Formats: sequence, structure tokens, C-alpha cells
Amino acid sequence: MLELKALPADCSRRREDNACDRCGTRVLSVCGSIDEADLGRLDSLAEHMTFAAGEVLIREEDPANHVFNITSGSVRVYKLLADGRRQITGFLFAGDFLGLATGDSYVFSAEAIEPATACRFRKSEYRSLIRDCPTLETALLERATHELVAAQNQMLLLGRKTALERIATFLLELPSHDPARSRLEGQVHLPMTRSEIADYLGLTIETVSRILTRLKTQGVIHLVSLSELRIEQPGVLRDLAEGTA
Amino acid sequence: MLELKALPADCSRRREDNACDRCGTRVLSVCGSIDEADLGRLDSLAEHMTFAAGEVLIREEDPANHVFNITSGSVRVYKLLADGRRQITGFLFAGDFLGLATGDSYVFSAEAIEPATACRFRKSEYRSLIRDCPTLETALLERATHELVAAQNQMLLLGRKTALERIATFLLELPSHDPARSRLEGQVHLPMTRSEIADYLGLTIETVSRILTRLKTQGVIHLVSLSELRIEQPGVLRDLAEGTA
DNA sequence: CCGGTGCCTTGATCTCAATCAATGAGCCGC
DNA sequence: GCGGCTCATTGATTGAGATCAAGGCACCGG
Repeated sequence: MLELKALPADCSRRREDNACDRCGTRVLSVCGSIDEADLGRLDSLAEHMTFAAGEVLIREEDPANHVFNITSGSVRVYKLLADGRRQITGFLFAGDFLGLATGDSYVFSAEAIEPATACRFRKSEYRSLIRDCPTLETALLERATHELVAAQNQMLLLGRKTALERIATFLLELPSHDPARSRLEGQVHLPMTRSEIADYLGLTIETVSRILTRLKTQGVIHLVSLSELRIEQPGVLRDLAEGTA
Repeated sequence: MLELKALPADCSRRREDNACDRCGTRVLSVCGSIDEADLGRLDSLAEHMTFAAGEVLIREEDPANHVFNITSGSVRVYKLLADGRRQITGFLFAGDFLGLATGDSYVFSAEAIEPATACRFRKSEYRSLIRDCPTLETALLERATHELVAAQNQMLLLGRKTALERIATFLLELPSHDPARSRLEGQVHLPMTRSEIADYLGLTIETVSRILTRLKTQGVIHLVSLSELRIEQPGVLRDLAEGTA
């Protein structure tokens, strides 16, 4: 808050002279909906943070005091059962918003899966920003709607698709969520481990591994490295994803 | 829009003299966030509809021209795979909002599972109402957030819980979504068939039936009728739901 | 009263993915 | 260069829930 109050004294600097103005991910995120005039305020509220792989952004049951905008890297969002079973509910990349919660506490956890950066905002302050900036609320509702659609697709996947269909669906959808990654013609980057893929798709490590090998053997995909693969036959993969094959 | 402009001429009638004002479900729904002064406008935009069991509110891939507020009865929301496999993504009851979509078309279907009523709004008109009524947008965002949390819980259920845990979770959560149903101490009303429960929980009819029988045999629940059951041992059911048992 | 239909229950068997168990491959610090 | 990690792959076996199959029960129209 102190930095915030110090700002007006600093108004000699040019309007563009704040991080939000220069932020390359702004166009990808809800921040893109904010009036240029309000960017200074946004910037003054933002706390720029960097996270090493494995570091925690949000811990389930902690008081929900912040919201985040991911600016680089990737993040896993997940829930746990008492005995340690994990369901990853989503992967987040540059431009994604994180932190919507219903009650006073978070009901999920979030951790970096590779080095990541994010802007953190105090929820109370962000809320007042929303109040003054209706386009931001509209953008948030749009995001939430998008996520809801994605969640419904994931429920269909988890409830009704076979292991093969799940992997195929995953491989096809991943690139579209990761805008930062240069999408070289069918090349897919997997920043997450097999274990994370498994926990996202409701499978085990072994099944994920087996099915990737099967797809490789059949020439549908090519494993460039553990974390990099090329889709050789997108059509076949699409058919597999929908169970049409 | 014409009806809208016609309203002022009609101001001789008392303010309360519209269906929205008298609507008992308003307090449950997003309509509760609308200023009393705007209720007349809301009412003029609303198309009151009734649906018989099985009737369609929304068909996947149809142009997304409307949004709905459920005012009574219950509704299933679902997605299908090409070969007919169905995943029910949610059950809706009085007060629930329906119709948020990302693109120009719906990406899910919705049907009444018992006689139901709903208010339907043209999306374009509803959007302009939102523009003039920021509290409505806030309420929608809150709803969407709630649904997102519910969706994450359902992903955990579908991806990682056993059949027994799924059923236990379902039985505990159902009453809280169905506010219209008088919640007689642990009594749960099941407006949906076994097949719908199965498609919601990612199971088969047979498994649902078997597990309900098992819970009945163990004295955890009592089946008053096919669509009415009493939870005899809520504590046991809670443990089962979390896998703590 | 009776046959038909739809939904539910129960039993027998099967199967897909989980589990258990090695082994292999890459990476790091020393 | 070499143990000692972590993570991925591959194989053998098991098991939870799906599938297949056979009634049971309630409701409805004639």
C-alpha cells in the first residue's frame, strides 16, 4: 500500500512508463480489457512474483486473499483427497487468471510446474478495481464462462472417455492453451510430467506411458524428447479423441 | 425491444404488478440482484415457459440465442459423444441460471427431467440489461464462480473417486442444490432416474443400483421409494464420500 | 384382469486400466 | 567417471466396475 500512495508524486514519468503498459501478456489476459487510463492503477496494485518449479501460488484452505495473472511459465491447479489421490483440474499458462473462489478460503491448490511469473493482487483491491472498471468484470465473466465450458469438456472426458480417447484429446487441446509456446506446425510442448498428465486425465503414469508408446508405434505421433512431441497424423488423433475411430 | 419501449405508457399499474415482483424464486436467482426499479424491464423481457418431462430447453450446436432462469422443477445438462455415451455435467433446480456459452452455439444440451418452468430471455436483450445493471453482472460472475468450484469437485469425483465414494458424495450434495424441496431432516428426493445418476457420476446403472443396495443393507440409507431416500447415518456417508472410511 | 412397457435389481462373466515389479535413461554433485 | 537421484518405460498380474443376461415390480391402457 505504501508504494501505491507514493505513485502520484511520480507522475512526471510518461504514461507508458509502467510494467502493465509494457506487459506482453496483457493482450492475452483480462488486463487487456482495462482502459489505458487505468493501467497506472493496475500497475500500482500488481505485485510481480516469480516462482521456481514446484513453488506454491495457492494452498487449498488458506484464506483467499489474492488473485493472480500468470505472465509466463505454467501452473498446475489441483485438489487432493485425504489419502493423497490428486486430481489436476487444469494447467494454466501466460495470460490465464487464477484465484476465483466462492468462500473465504481457496478450495484448490496451485503450483508452478516450471519456472513461472505472475502478477498478484490483493483481492479487496482488485474488487474495487472491478467496481470502477466494468469492462474488467465483463472480461472476467467471459473467462469464467470459457473455463466452465472447458470444465464440462473435462467432465465428459473423465466420466466417459477411454484412456486412448483421453490422451488424444489432451494432445490436441494442449497447444491451444499455451499461447506463449511458438506453435511450430503440430509441435506440442509438454511442460508437465507423466504423473501430472495422469492426474489431469484420471489415469496412472503407466497407462499414459503405454498409450503414448502405442501412438508412437502406430506413427500417429513422434516423441522428439520426453517433453516435446510432434503430431504426425492430426486427423487420426482427432478421430481417436472423439471415439469416431 | 419494442415491448421494452412500450412499458412507460403502462406505468399506471402498480409497480409490483409484474410477474418478476411476485416471483418466489427471485431471491434464489440472479434476478435477486436487480434493482426493484428495473424489475419491470426484466419482466418485459422474460418469456415464461413450461416444459414437460423430457422436453428440450437447449440443444447442443443450436445457435446460442437465449439464456434461462429455472423457476421450478429440475433440468439435466449434458454432453454426448458420437456413439451416444452421455455425460451429465449438472442438474439444475429452481433459481439456477442456464445458457452461458462461449461461441455462437451452445456446447451442451439441457432437458427437463420432470415438469419444469423457466424464464427465457433473448441473449441480446439480456446483454443490454447487464450493461445497465452492473449488480446483475456481479451476480452472474458469482454464479459462474460457484459453478466452477462445483465443476472442480466433480472432476475430482470423476477422475479419482471410487464408485462408492461417488454415490456417497452425490447423496450428500444433492439436497443443497434443490432449495425448493422441503429438506425434511436427511430426506433426499431423487427426481432423476438411475440412468441419469449413472451418467452424472461416470458409472453404469447397474453399479449405481448395486451400491445403493449395499448402503441400504448396511443401514447407512433407507430407500423410502425409488425416488425418495433417507440418510440414516450421515457421518458414515460423509466418511465414505471422502474416502476416509 | 391382463399383457406390455419402462425402470430397477440381481447374478455371472469379462475387460480395461490399476497395481505390482523390474529395468532403463537422463541428470546432478562430487 | 560414478553412485544416487528422479522420472519414464515395459511386463505380469489383479481387480473394480462394465457388460451380458435374467427376472422383478410398478404403472397403464384396453
